[in-house]
Amino acid sequence: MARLPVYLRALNGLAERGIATVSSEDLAASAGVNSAKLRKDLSHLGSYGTRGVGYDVDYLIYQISRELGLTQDWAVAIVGVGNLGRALANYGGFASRGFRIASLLDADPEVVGDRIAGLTVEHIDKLESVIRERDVSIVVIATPATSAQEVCERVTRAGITSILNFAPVVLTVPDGVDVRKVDLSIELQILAFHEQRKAVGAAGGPGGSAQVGPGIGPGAGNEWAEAVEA
Amino acid sequence: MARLPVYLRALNGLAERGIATVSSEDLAASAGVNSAKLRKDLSHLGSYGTRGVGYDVDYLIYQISRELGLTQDWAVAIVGVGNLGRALANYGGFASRGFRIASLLDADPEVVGDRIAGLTVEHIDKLESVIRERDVSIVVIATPATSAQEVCERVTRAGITSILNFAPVVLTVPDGVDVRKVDLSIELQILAFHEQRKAVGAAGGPGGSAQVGPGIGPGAGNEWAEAVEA
DNA sequence: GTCCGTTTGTGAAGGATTGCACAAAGTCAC
DNA sequence: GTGACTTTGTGCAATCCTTCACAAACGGAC
Repeated sequence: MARLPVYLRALNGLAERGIATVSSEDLAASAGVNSAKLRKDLSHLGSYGTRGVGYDVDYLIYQISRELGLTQDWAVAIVGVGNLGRALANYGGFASRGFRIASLLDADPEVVGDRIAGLTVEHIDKLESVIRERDVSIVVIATPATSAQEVCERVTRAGITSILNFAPVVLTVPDGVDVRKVDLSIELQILAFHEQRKAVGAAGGPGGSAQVGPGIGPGAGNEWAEAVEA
Repeated sequence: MARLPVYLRALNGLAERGIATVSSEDLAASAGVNSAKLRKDLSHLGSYGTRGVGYDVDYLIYQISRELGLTQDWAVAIVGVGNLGRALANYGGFASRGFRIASLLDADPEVVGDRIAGLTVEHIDKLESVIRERDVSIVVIATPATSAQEVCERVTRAGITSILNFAPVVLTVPDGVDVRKVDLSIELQILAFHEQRKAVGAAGGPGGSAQVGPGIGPGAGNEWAEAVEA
C-alpha cells in the first residue's frame, strides 16, 4: 500500500513524543485518513493490534518498516548534482529510513570533486563501476531532461531495477524495471486548479469557498508529506 | 482531474516536436494511461476532438491550460531558501506554466539579501506585506519542520488559501484552505517496497521479477513526473 | 469470576473508477 | 457523391476502493 509510509511517519511523530500505544482513531487522524481504512490497511500486514487498547507504537513501526523493506540498508546513487541533487543529498530523512547515499555523480567537470553532504562528487564515467562495487540498488535521476534517458539506459544495463526520476521526461525502460516520477510543478497546477474553482464558485456558485471538488480528494491532508530540510 | 497536468506535459512534448494533431491512442501512450480513460477525461472538458482525425495539439493545450487555470498569472511566494527552496526558485517549468515567483523569503540573516534566480531573498518579516502588495495567491513552504506550522498560520491569516508544503509535518489549517504535501522520501520507500518484493519473489515466488504488485499501480509510468532542472 | 467500557478486525453496502466494445461522425480518395 | 477507413464519444459491465456497522476480543474494576 502506498499509504504505509504516511502511517509510518505519523507513528514516528508519536514515538518522538513518547506515546506508547495509539488507537486506530487517533492514528487515522494524524495520518489524515478514515479509521476503518487504516485498520483494514494494517490488518493486511497481520493482527498487530490489541482490542480494547490499540496498537503498540514501537512494534507497529517495526512491522511497517519490515513490510516496506526499510529494516535493511539500501544503497542509493544520485545522478545529477544540480540544485535538486544537492537538496536530496542533504536531506536527513533518507538515512533515518535505511537509505544510504552511496554516490553522487555528475557529468560537469566543474562539479566533479566538490564535497557535498560528506561525499565527493564523482564523474559519470564511474556510474557502472559504482553501481557494481557498492551494491547500489536504487538510482535517483536528477539530471536535465536531455540526459535522463541515456542515464536510465546505462543504469538498467548495469542491472538496476528501481529508478526515481525527477527529470521532466517519461522514461522508457525494459519490463521488470520500476520507475517512479516526482513532479514539483504538477502539485502547483493542482493547487491552481482548486484556486480557480474557488474563484468561480465565489462569483456565481452556491457554496462559497468549498474545500475541494468531489472526486479530487478529501481535502487538506490527503496527500504525502515530508521534505528536504531547508 | 489530477491527470490533466500529465496530459498537458505529454502534449507540450508533442508540440515541441512539431506534431499538430494526435490520436487518443498515441496521447494515451505518451501519458501512460488507457486510451478510453483519456477520451473520457477529455470529454468532460467538452468535445474538442475530431472523429477520424484526433485532437489538435495546440487547441487541446489551450483548453486544458484554461481548465487548470494556467492561462492566468499566478504569483507564488517561496518561504524557506535552503537547498530545496533554491532548487524550486531555479526551476524553469514554473514560469512556462503561468507560475511567477513573486518573492523568496527566509528567516536566516545570512541568506537574506542573496540573489537567486533573479530575485533578492527577503526577510520573513515582510511575509504579510509581500502577500498583500504582490497579490500572492499560492505559498510554497520549504522551511524546516519546526517553522512550517507557524508560517502556515501567518499566511492563512494573511488570506492565503492554497499551500504547497514540503516540510515533514502535517499542517493544521482552517476550513477552506487547500494544502498539498510533497514528500521525496515516500517515493523512495515505495521503490524499496517493490525492490524487496522482487527479491522475495525471485527466491520462492511463482513469477520472478514481476513489475509491481496488484493494487499498487499499473507499473512504470503511472505517476507524475517533471522536475527541477539540475 | 463477572460485568462494563473500549477497540480491533471484517462482512457487506455503497460509490467511484476503469476498460471494453460499439455506434456516430468525420476524412480522404476517386 | 460514395464508399472505405479512421477516430471520437459513451453506455455498460466489471473491478477496485471506501465507509459503515457490528460482533469478537481485550483490559480493568470490584
